[in-house]
Amino acid sequence: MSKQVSSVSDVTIGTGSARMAGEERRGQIVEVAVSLFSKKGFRGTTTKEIAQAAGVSEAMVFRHFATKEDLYAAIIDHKALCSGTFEPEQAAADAIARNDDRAVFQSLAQSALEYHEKDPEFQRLLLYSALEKHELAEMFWEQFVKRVYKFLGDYIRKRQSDGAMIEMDPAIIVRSFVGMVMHHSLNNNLWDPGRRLLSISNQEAARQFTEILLGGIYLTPSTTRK
Amino acid sequence: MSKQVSSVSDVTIGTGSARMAGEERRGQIVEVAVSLFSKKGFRGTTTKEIAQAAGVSEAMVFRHFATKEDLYAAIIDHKALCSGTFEPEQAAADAIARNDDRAVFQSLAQSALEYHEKDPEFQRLLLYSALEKHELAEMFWEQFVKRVYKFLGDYIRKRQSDGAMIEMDPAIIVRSFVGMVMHHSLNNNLWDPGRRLLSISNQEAARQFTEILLGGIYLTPSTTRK
DNA sequence: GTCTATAAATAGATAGAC
DNA sequence: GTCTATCTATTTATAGAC
Repeated sequence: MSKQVSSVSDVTIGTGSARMAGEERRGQIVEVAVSLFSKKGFRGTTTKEIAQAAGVSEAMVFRHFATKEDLYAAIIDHKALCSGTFEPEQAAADAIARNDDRAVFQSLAQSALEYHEKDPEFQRLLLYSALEKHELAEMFWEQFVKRVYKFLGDYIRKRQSDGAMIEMDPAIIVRSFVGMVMHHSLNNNLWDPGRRLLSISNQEAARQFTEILLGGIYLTPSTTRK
Repeated sequence: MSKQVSSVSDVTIGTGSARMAGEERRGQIVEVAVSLFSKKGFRGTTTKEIAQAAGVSEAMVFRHFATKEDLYAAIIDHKALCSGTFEPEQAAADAIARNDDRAVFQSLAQSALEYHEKDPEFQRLLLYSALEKHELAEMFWEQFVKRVYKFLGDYIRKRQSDGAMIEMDPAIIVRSFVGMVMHHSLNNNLWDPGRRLLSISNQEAARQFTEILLGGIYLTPSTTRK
């Protein structure tokens, strides 16, 4: 314990204590890498920075991961397993059972907004990987986005045949709603973190987006909604 | 003309002919840089690549731009001036004069979608600069995004006081609509260029987003729209 | 104006001591 | 398991010839 562990400017992250077990250290390096990659992208992050932030030498990083790319692959596993993945089916299950359309969309929107608010790193990481064409983006799209379109599209189809929703390609409807929600999330996390243009709670945002999707904003002469 | 102009693998861009005038060469380098930065980001692009793609030596790049950062600044000017900037007020002017709500939103959506389809580089460049916190993102937000919220928000406020639209924070409405449109554009350009999840013309997309925004998708017992 | 050559700094990756 | 030291390739940037 006589050796100094954290380096120059005390940027150590996590439980960076001396002499961890292999697996523990490995996991810590991955977490540090996630954080840095999400801040500056894959190309913008150096292995030296990762090592410093994890409180180990650069050589240790390369002991656990043969190349920088391998580190990226490990991140994918890490995020896929460890991170409390957002489960849309689960978030809306209750409301779907009751055919409560408002609750379906509102609960989905709110839980998505909260998920990204709690872990903004993930959204940045996804964006970087889409721009840099890393595997993570494709994997996310295949395993998550497609699922949402299928799941929510099916529900909409059902409600259309119930005569509760207008006839329109369910994919368009999903894209519209996901667009409202994700664009709002992106604004909060990336473009306007100070909420200068629109400051609103996640719950209220989810409510209003749902309101618009279901009822629209138009007040025709014959229609006096609300 | 005896000297070979384009380098190794013929990646020259634009009118890369030998011995251009200073200003012309400068402009060409900027255009090449825009293209590369939008593909791989600022950090992911090397000055050597820029030089090669422009068909000049690296030294020439540094003759025109003292540092790589200066190149970025030049891009901002270039995009701000040269690029046929998207003018929302103009795109919707006609429809606004007639209080034709459908046309207002539809023309805005369609021209935005077309703008980004024609010049997908710009959207990527913006995203990269937002992630990398370059000045371009802030400038875009200050000079464009705020303007859209003001402009479209004002129109919505007017229509609300006409009794044509429901009472709801105009900023939320703008965010919803911009969300649908920009998320769709982002899907087309970044996430799903193959249009696997949703293949639809810009005109049709603009029409449907407008439909949803104005009328919603819900078919209440008392309301038989369409 | 343009090039080749090269300096200076920094990147990823390895060797070998403890 | 961890470190220091080092290697090699790449990257930004400059000098000087044509």
